Amino acid sequence: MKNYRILFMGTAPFAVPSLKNIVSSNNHLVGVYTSPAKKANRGMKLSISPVAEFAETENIEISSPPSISSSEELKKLQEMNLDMIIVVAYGLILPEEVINLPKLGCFNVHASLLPRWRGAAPIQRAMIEGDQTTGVTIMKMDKGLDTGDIGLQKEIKIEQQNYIELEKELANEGAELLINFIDRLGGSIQFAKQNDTQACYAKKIQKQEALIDWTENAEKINRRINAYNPSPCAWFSLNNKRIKILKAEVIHEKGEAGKIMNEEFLIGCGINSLRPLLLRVEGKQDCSINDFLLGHKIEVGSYIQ
RNA sequence: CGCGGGAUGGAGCAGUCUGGUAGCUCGUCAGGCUCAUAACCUGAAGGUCGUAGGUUCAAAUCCUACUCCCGCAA
Repeated sequence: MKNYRILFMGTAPFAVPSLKNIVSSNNHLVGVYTSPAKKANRGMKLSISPVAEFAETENIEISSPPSISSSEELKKLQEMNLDMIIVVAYGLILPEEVINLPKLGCFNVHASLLPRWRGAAPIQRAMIEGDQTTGVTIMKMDKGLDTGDIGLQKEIKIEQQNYIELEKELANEGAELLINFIDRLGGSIQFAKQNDTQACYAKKIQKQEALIDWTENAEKINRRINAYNPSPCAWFSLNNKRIKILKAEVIHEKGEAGKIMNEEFLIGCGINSLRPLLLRVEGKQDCSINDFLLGHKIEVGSYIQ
């Protein structure tokens, strides 16, 4: 068993299992870096990152510099005498000085099978494009964006999961793989260069794209519904109300894009049709299609937008 | 103090502006019709109208405070 001096950098929920595993390993966790608390959400209350939340319960020291490229921050990092930095969904780009600072380097847990889906939203993009599988990758960071050499990789099947479920699965697998990686580093771990010709980029999810485009293939709309749940959630508007679709099913029936085909609320798409199963009307709680239809009159034959 | 919507039998909604018997579509239960049914007919049970105050002869409805949920925005 090795005993490395590790600094952890992470922010999103995806990072929490990895941190958890490091905490319960034999390694020495020097500290945790996470994005600063910011005013967010309804009421603009100050909220801290999921990583910070977990670190607090474990009484781990947290540092939240708005930037890590200042000479002050660099000095602090130097004084930590680090073997490695583990970066998981941190949100800040590490400058080259930091990447080269730890003795063994900086390692990143990324939620895709690199070189596919480099970048910000790898899980959602894999879901939306209909990939059969995705996975997690542990890589040695270099100055590029998710371009580092691959240490370990594990494949996960994409089936009917929504984003939260798939993220959780990937986060847990990633955390396990990370510990495995740290244990075997300097031994059986072989690094492999990424094949840049196979690379593609997962651009950040924009709120705008969550508005359903009914001219798309129903299959793809359904994948978007799963990928955008729980945030920002695929939606359309009806009677000036925003209605989010949390779950739906594809029905293999031809329909006109955006047309309400029957009283079961089957909606026509570019190819085939879609039937919402779980909805959330603006201002209301989630509600199943059956409950929704009891209280809402829908006009068969009318068009959504 | 970012802006806005909501809370009404088990479910989804209307009623609130303009105060005056608690309503609709379902569900549940009982009975009927039927070879039979998730269909149809008849009947019944089930609500302190989010909480706490206030105004009034009278409050789901008007006023005040609070709790929980949601949409936008960041």
